[in-house]
Amino acid sequence: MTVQIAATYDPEGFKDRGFVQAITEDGDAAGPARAVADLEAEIGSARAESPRWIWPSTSDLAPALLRRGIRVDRCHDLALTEALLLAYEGRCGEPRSLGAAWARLHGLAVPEDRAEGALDAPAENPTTQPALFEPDRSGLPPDADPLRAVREVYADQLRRVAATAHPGRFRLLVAAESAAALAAAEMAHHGLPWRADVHGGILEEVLGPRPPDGSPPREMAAAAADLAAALGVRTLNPDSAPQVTKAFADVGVRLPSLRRWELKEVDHPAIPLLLKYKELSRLYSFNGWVWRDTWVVDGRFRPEYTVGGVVTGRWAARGGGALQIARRLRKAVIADPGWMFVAADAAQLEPRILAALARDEGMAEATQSDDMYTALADVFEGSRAQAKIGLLGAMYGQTGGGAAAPLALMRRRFPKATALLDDAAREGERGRLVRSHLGRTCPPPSQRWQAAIAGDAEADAADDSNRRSGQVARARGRFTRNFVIQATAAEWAEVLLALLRQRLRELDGPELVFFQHDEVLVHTPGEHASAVAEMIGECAARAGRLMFGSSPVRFPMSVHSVECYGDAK
DNA sequence: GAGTGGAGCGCC
DNA sequence: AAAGGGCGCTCCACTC
Repeated sequence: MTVQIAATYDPEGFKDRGFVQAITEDGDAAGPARAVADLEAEIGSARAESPRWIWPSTSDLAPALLRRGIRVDRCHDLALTEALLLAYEGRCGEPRSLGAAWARLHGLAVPEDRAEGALDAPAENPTTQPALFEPDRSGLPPDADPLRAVREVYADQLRRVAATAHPGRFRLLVAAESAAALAAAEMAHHGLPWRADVHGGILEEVLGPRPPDGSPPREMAAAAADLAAALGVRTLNPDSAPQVTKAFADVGVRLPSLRRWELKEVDHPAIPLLLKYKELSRLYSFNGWVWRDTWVVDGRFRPEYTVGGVVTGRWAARGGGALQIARRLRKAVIADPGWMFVAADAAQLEPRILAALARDEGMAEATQSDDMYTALADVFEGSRAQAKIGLLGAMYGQTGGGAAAPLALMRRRFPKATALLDDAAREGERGRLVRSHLGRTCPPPSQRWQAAIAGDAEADAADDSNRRSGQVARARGRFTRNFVIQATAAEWAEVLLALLRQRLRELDGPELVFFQHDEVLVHTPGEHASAVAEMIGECAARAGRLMFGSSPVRFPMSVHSVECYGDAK
């Protein structure tokens, strides 16, 4: 049986001091409570028995452990679990810290969660010394018995998990989320290999040389000047929507908006120049030299990931826009000498998730193919593109225009899948909560929704009010419709990540360095690349079985072993 | 001048 | 082909 150990820093805040205690699988004390002078060392020394650590928050503990070379196998993250349970219970957004959970349990005043600060530069510079004294983050009052709080909250969480509709599934969710938190800390610790010189080369090629004074680079300035000339104005700030709109109006062109897809519809010689400027300006401001110098340190890009940071269970990332790395910059992601990347992404994850959730036989059949859309082209009048529109449109709640025909086909040919989505949308429109397969639960409707549904509480004309409340309700429906798919896809990916993280320990060297919703990047000594690739495929299949049992739905991974991430797709 | 909200983009 | 889900980030415009 797995040994379980409760562990927590000293809430009085003396760095490194802490408490540990063996606990039973029900959360009862199974050994003496011990105060330890160096909690991190204590955790490191227990490595051999591979315990499950029951602790307040992985994101508070794991970075410090990793800096000292300590990796743990598994944990139960009380804060992440509390957040999952609160959402399940319809109390999304209430404070989730150990202290908050403990206060709720005892009917005491619940402390707010400590706010996450903004991130302006890499947070974990390995060379900086940790502070000697850090404010406690558990939210426990100083006079509380921290181990007792851990035990009580853990036991309470086990009871609440058991009370869910599908306790086995929820346990898998808790395990995956906790493991994901460990993986996230490891990725932040390793960093994504990033060649600043290659990045600089891309910038120079596209933007021109870096101006010494931080002024706009040559190509960007030229695009702005060309645009102004084409519109017959002396100066123009292309970043100013009012200025651009007015300049076009003055030459007789009314722009519906400045969105790219709408601009592309407009026939005027200045439009391509504006689009060119927008493209260059995006690269410059988002991933330009300033970004590189801020975020790439010692050949690594180190963002900070927030597990469960998105309501659907996707990860969020703070700092550097880690989950929006422009494709063109992936050329700068180059493995260390002798190392490789194994890049794997789940092919068409969301429609496969839909097929499994809805137990739709027709769609399940199509998942046997590595390219579902091609497999379904026959259904959609021979068009792969139409198949994609039909499936994505159904999952996103698209209604109008060219999606109508493929959506109608979708409805006729895959009634079970369509019904599942329509049910989720209807629940949302009525203000009810929907859940993922494992039990992650969407937030309740916004105040705005409540107000809109209340309707005549507003002073507006009745017609206007009804129309608006209809819009708000449908928006909520689109959200819940998509939630069941996106949230289930996200948990499938977390299960995969948890499994892969464990499997990788069989090898010496491979490290998880990036994870983006349905895609994972392993940095590995070259000789292990093929073994890693094989593991990923096995873990994907096992993730499907853990989530959906004997479902026939396949979850193939597209796996590439490359030296440069830019070559992966 | 600091903070906020919207527009827009790019990632999934 | 039209414009539908989730984010983070940057810019501008606006407010105080």
